[in-house]
Amino acid sequence: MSKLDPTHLGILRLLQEDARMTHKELARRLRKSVSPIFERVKWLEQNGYIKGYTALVDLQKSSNSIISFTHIQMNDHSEEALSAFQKEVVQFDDVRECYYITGNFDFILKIVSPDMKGYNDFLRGQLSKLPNVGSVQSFLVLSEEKRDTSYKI
Amino acid sequence: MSKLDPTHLGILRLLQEDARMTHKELARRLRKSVSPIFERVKWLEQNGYIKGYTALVDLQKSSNSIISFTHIQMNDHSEEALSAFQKEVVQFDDVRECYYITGNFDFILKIVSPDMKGYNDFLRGQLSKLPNVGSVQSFLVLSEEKRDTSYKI
DNA sequence: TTACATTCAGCAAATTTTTCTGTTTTGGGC
DNA sequence: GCCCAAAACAGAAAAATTTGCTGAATGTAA
Repeated sequence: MSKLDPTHLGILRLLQEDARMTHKELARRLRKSVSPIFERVKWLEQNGYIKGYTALVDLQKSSNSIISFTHIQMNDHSEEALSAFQKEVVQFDDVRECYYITGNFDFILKIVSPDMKGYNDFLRGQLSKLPNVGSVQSFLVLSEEKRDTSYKI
Repeated sequence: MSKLDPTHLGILRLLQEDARMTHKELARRLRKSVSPIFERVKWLEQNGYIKGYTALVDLQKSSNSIISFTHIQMNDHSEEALSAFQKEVVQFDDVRECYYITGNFDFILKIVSPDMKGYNDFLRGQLSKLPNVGSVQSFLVLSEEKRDTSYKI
């Protein structure tokens, strides 16, 4: 697995904390010069360890969108049915995240819709149209208490 | 609400797509010169619209960590009990995200632990020690099918 | 030892960031 | 419609960073 040495891991950790940190600052903290840092960052990007960089926007301040964690139970658990569902559902714009999970449900979706009508349209116009969707349970987010997208690695 | 004009929104959209996009490129795409872009980005940061920048790391390639969506039902729904729980739970390192929600449960936590033992330790050593935690239901992530942290705004 | 590959530091050119200055635009009051 | 003040803007220039290159140091295999 790990072709990743401590410098690689350090870069990943630091760029998770602040994706706009300069190479010079990365170099200073990891006690290397700029060029190896530069090359390693490019390597991490090109080899898929870093999938992208994103700004974390305060959704509540910036829009009226609503968030729901929507849980799906399928009524057909064949590989074909699950794959077909995944393939379709991730293409919906309102679906920001999709996880296949253990337990009572099969999938957890994180849905962001412009408002309650938009969410309703998504549920009835898009989600429920997909084949083999059994029960759907919505947990609407009332407040986001913590959201740290970095991983400990 | 919205002190945000189309340029502000454009910046937020573009930086969500790529947090390392240069100010010059932002300016080109938004048909402005560099300086107003520069000032607006700083304004968005200082006024809390942008909460940070982060690199999206491929967790499966970079570590063996496991992810769980852990649902909490409290046995005391007083404001004091809920607030106390929130305040404590968000401080745990394994708790990456915490949402207060509608429905059968009160909170959804996104937990990232180094391995199953770490998750077990978290549940029994940390989470269950908090006051007024009623039932806990874990949904372990088997595969991440989509994860787009940007919001449509 | 020699040849080769890898990693790195240091340098320099190209590019970007950041500050500053002065102009243009916008909106409120008259 | 005109005027003024505040805000937003473009352009230029200095400071800082990015990016590519060169050669030294290190390790490895023959």
